[in-house]
Amino acid sequence: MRTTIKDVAREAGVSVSTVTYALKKKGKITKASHKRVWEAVERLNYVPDATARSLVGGKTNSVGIIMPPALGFDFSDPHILSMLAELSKTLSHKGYWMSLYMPERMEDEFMRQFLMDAKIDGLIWMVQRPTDTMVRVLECRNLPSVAITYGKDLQLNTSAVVMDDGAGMEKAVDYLYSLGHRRILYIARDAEEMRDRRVLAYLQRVKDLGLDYCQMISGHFSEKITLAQLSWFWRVAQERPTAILAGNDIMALAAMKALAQWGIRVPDEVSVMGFDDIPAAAQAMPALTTMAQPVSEMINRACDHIFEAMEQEERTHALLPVEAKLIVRQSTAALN
Amino acid sequence: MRTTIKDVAREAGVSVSTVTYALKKKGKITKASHKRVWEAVERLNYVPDATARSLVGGKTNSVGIIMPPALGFDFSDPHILSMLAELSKTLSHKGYWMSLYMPERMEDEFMRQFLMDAKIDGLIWMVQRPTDTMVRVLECRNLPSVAITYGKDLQLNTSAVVMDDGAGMEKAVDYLYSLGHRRILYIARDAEEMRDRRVLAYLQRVKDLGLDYCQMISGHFSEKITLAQLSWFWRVAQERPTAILAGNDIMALAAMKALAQWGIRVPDEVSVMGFDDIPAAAQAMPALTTMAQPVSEMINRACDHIFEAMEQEERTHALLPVEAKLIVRQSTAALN
DNA sequence: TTGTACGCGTTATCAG
DNA sequence: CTGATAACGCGTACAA
Repeated sequence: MRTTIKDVAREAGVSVSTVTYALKKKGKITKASHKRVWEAVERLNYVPDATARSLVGGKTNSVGIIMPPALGFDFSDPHILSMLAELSKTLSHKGYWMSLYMPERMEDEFMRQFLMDAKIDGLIWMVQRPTDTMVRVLECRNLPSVAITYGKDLQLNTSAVVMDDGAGMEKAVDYLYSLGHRRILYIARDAEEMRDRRVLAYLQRVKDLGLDYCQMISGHFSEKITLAQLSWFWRVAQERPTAILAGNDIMALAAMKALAQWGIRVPDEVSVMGFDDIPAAAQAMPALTTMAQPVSEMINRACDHIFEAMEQEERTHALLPVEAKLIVRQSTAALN
Repeated sequence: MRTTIKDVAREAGVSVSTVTYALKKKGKITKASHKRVWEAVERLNYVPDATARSLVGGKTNSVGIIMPPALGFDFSDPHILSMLAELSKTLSHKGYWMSLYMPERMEDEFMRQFLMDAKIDGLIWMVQRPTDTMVRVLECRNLPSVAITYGKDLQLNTSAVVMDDGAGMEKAVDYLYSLGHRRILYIARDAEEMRDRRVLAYLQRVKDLGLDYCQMISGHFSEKITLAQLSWFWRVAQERPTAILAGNDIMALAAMKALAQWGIRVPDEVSVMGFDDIPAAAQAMPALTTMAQPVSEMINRACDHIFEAMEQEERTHALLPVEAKLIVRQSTAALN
């Protein structure tokens, strides 16, 4: 049996409400009562029950995070861990704890239980698109939520911080174009190329700019495969590119490594550019030009929105766009 | 105002207990009542309040995880993320959620609030050594806890899964010795070498084996620094090692890279061995021999212990040792 | 089979 | 200043 506030009251010879006042330092009580209460608390090792406080207070002081394995992020990306750390920090600074759920799959059944059972005041989704079923549970509980997503679709069923990586990739193409590059090889992330907004943006932009060189290989998120594919391409290609643009930094770095092995100088002979701005990008030799995901900004906007929403009774759906930022480093240069 | 069980009862024209029975499928109620209840639930979008259920049930169905930045692990280690994923999975399979707290610093004040306020039934620490202050809070709440730690110290104030990485490093030295190596260079993780159990184990074991070659450089957890330090060592060393043993895989892989650049063949000319068994170790060329941290085992033992402890009223302190496992791959060979 | 009433541990309101 | 007492929403004996 845990010691309750009643035990403390009895021990201190006062009433429960006096104990509450003494602990919360609200109301005015005599020094004597105050002291006796605190002594009793010490003696009995009293710690208030969090669940009971939540029940009466009407809030749990925690925020749920749903982060499934199939993100838009690479799962091996060290970003994710620092995102979690940053989330934890931001939340706890506002007095909230983090209830993290990493479902094994994306199916509704996996998440419904969590959404129903979790003692949370709000939710941050890292899922591509919250399903209507899930959103309904939140509505029943009147819980605010915000998704951190990619793309540019209007999310109608929830608030969302949305990074338009398609637009980011277009910026990347434009940047290389502005350096004079007209033959840009694209390294796609995986086999589902035609559903990858980054790929689509490359294709679109290359077309818009009227370039007739439009070549693509698939790196499958992997350094090894990128290496193999690139060396195959280099052998068979009729015209070699003057710039390589990769769907993420991992593959861009792999490409740089391959070029280095072949004695091709970056950026003098070939420019290389990535996407994400992982830590390794800045440390590479030469340092990798890339499009940075504004991770901190995304998290902060999501948290701010949730903080605000949790204060209000009515739910509104906000769209919070953020942009990928061009980070110019040493791996790209003007074509001479 | 949220819809409560009373609303459902009124809507269905039955009493609250009938509603509970219908929802929990316990007790026996008529088909008719059952149906009416469920219809009311649907109509009103009723979701039971998690906090209230916790209060009456006496359990929160969640487990706290404290994972501070200064772990024994590398923070950039992708292991950590998969550990979290595995924790989430294991916990949710048993019907528990994960309350993750990543305090910015290790000080008590940072964690006390969490320990007091978190709605959890048990706690898993990733901290090196829970402080007495913290343990006291847990005792007041009568919460079971288990720490996941390194070293071989008996933890007296809490249960602990403990991996003796010192013993693991001794095994590593022994293995290289058994291959005939007598000159083993050690790459330490950071400047605080003399407090690093892995380093100490190397020194001790080398001494025990009566080897007079005992050389060490400091890689500071970093590929770049390892490279620099190693190339410096290679130039100035009077006697070069026949084997390199690193305090973690990152640095071992960096060493392999350096050797490759210098045209030194691994393992024919020099054996290289790491510690941790990060994913990249298996993918390296040649694949890296290393001591694996039995991460899954550590997590499973911690979870099992917590699951068991949460069932019982009395708290006991168990010591759950696990061993690092030798993973022989291609980067080590017998000295010829 | 169903309804009533109490308890879970707190906080908040309102007398005293 | 302090003490009863009513919520908070649900589960569950116990009674009907």
